[in-house]
Formats: sequence, structure tokens, C-alpha cells
Amino acid sequence: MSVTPAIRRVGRRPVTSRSEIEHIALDLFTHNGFDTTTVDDIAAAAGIGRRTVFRYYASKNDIPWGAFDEQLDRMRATFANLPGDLPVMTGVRVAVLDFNDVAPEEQPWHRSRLRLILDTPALQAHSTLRYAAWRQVVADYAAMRLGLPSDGLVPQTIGHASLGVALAAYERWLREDSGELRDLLDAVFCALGSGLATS
Amino acid sequence: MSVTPAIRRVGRRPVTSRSEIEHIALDLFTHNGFDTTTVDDIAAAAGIGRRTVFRYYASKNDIPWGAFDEQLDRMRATFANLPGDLPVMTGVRVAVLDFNDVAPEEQPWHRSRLRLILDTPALQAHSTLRYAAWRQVVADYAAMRLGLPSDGLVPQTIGHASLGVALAAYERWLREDSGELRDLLDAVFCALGSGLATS
DNA sequence: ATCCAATCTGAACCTGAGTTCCACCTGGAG
DNA sequence: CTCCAGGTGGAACTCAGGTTCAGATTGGAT
Repeated sequence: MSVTPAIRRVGRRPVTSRSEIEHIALDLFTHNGFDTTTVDDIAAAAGIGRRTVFRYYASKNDIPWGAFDEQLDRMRATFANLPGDLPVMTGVRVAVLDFNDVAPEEQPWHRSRLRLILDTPALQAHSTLRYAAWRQVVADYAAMRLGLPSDGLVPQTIGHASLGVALAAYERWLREDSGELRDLLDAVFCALGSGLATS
Repeated sequence: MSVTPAIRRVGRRPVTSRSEIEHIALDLFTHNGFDTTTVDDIAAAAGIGRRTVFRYYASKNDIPWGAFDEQLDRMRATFANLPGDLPVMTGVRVAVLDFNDVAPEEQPWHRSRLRLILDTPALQAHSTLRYAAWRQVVADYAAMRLGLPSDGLVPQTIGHASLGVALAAYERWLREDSGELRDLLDAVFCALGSGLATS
């Protein structure tokens, strides 16, 4: 009665992994461009069949997003562990900062991934669907804290606004060499918290 | 020396117009779905060649957006005519309300257009590019008023946040039958102006 | 009547993502 | 050794958006 068969012991073993495909694809994308890189190219570079690529990723567009769903799970957990007396927008700021707190050695990957997503039209387009999931996580937290339905106007507005300012920080971070992503995110969320009242 | 040849007098006359194609396509999209409606279907319904459709619209995705560029021009003009002593975020709110102030008889079209754009994955995706232009108009105004570069962090943040809350209002408007779009937009921008400080 | 600018059109073509089908490999369990 | 669950592979196929190109229409100007 193996309750948690963490490692399957039956059948042929995988010849590759999601992250391996992701790394290889990311290299090709950044060097040769996203649109000009075909799925065949990726499969060839990884030494696997084109068919297999689609078994790991539902579409070419999904590849740069890596383990986004798992990261969202982590974010949900972060929200859940926040003290209940924290102001809502402060909680959002803390969780978003944590969400983007990647290990130093991962920074370059994080950066090239973001650059790809934010600069490639085809990926910008596809990102909408991922953004919706991100927003919902924020909206759920806001709804829980405010005792409102999570599809209510206020929680949804908080979700949308949070995503917006985070994107502004991302884009800024990609444009300039100096500057920590953390500081930029902190700045935009503080601005948001004070009503963007810069004048 | 015709300085402004408002009406061309040479050559074959167009057999159709952008808005005619748009209306026909919008009908097909809403009744049969966006993805399942091919460009051939649209051409056939309009009684023109498929080739001609692409002369009026760069892509199938662009059709539901109608005269968006012209609307943006109008928005820029609205911003330019705003009194200089108005608080920036108030100015944004006023302009956005004006931007969405369509004639009563146009409301149904406006609504089905928005529903299509916000509910169809393929169009959600494509919309990213249009949103960028919208945001930039807002960012330009903020930058002008604040004496900052329009690609600066603050103006861009204002652009992103404004788009975000506007989208929240749109989505809400589409979900519920009651409620004026105007009131919803007003509400979200007021919330934004007070730092979303609902608790 | 002729010219010519501007528009429409048809058909063939390209492209690459995503799917279908089925055969093939691998290695632990029995 | 054999079974078989689970993973790989590849060839062929579908599909619709978008492009190319060459030619047909229209109708005002001269």
C-alpha cells in the first residue's frame, strides 16, 4: 500500500525532464528568437522527438513559463501564513516581493525568462491567461481578508491593480541594468498604496 | 492642388467599408464563436473576397477592435484639454470616463465588442498590444503633468494601474446586468485614488 | 474613346502549431 | 522469462491565417 508513490517503479523511465527542455528552449529562444525557433528545433536540440515535447508542454507558448503553477501555489501559501492584522495592501506587497525573491544564481534565468515573455509579442499575448491566474490568487486573498466574494469588484480591482504595477516594475527592471527588482516592486506598491498621489 | 482630398475622385470606388465588415464579422463571432468563424465565412457573409478582408484589416484579431486608434486620438485630445491644476489621477479618471462615454444606441455594440474581447482567449491574448497603446496615452499625460519622462517608473505605473482597474470595471459590467459602466469606472478609480485602502 | 488610378478578386502557395495513430522501447514485478 | 505499465518516436495529417501575384473591374479625367 504505497500511499505516496513519489517515484514510479513501473514502466520506461523518462529520458528527459521539463526543466531540461525548458533550459534548452530558453537558450534557443534568446539566441535565435522565439518565432523563428520551431518546435522541431527544440526537439532536435534536446535530442528527443517533437512528439515528446508536446507531452511535456501543452504548447510552445507554455515553455517559457516553466513551473509557474507551482510558484502560484507557493504564493497562495505565503498569503495564508500572513498575520491577520496586516493591512490588505501591505499583505499583497509582502507576498509579491516574496513571489519574486529568487535565489541569486537563478536571477539571470529569471531575467531572461521575463525579458522573453515581456518582449515577444506572441508571448505577451499568451501571457494574458497566466496573468489571470496570478490576479485571482491576489483577489482571493483580498476577498478572504475583506469578507467579500472573490469575484467582487473590490477584490478583482485589487488583483488587477496589483498585476499592473508589478508589470511596470518588471519592465523597468528589464530596461535598466542598475536597480534591484525588489526595490522597484517595493516602490510601485508603495505608490499604489498611497493612491499614486504624486501631485 | 487639392490639399485635402477628403473624397477621392479617381479610381474604382470601394465596394464596402471597414465598419460594414466589422458589423458582419461581429455578428458571426457572437453567434458562431470567434475561433470557429473563419475569414472565409466573413468574406462570404459580406459578399466580398477573402483577399479583400485582409486589405481592410491586418488580421482577423484586429476586426473586433474597430476604430480603436481613432478613439485613442480622441482620448489624447481629452487629456490635452484638461485644466492644468487638476490632480493627475483625477484627470485620468475624467478622461477614462469620457473615453467610455458612448452614445446610448451604441451601447449594445460596445458591450458585445467588449464581451468578445474579454471572453475569447485568442482575443484576450491579442489585446495585449492594444492595451500597451492605451497605457502609453495615460502614461504620456501623467509624464507631462509631472514633468517626468514618459517611460519613467511613475508614469508607467500609473498607466498600468489605470488599465488594470478599468479592466476590473469592464469585467464586472459584463457579468452583471444592472449597473452603469460609468458608475463602475468611477468607483474603481476612486478606490485607486485612495490607495485601495478598504481596510 | 481612351487612359489610368484605385480597388477588388481568385487561386495557388507557405507555414508551422498541434493532433492522431500506432509501433517501439524499457525495466521492474510475478 | 514473460508480462505489461508507462514512456518515447515518427510519419502523416489537419487546419486556418496570412502572403504572393497576376489579372479583372470600375469610373472619373482628358
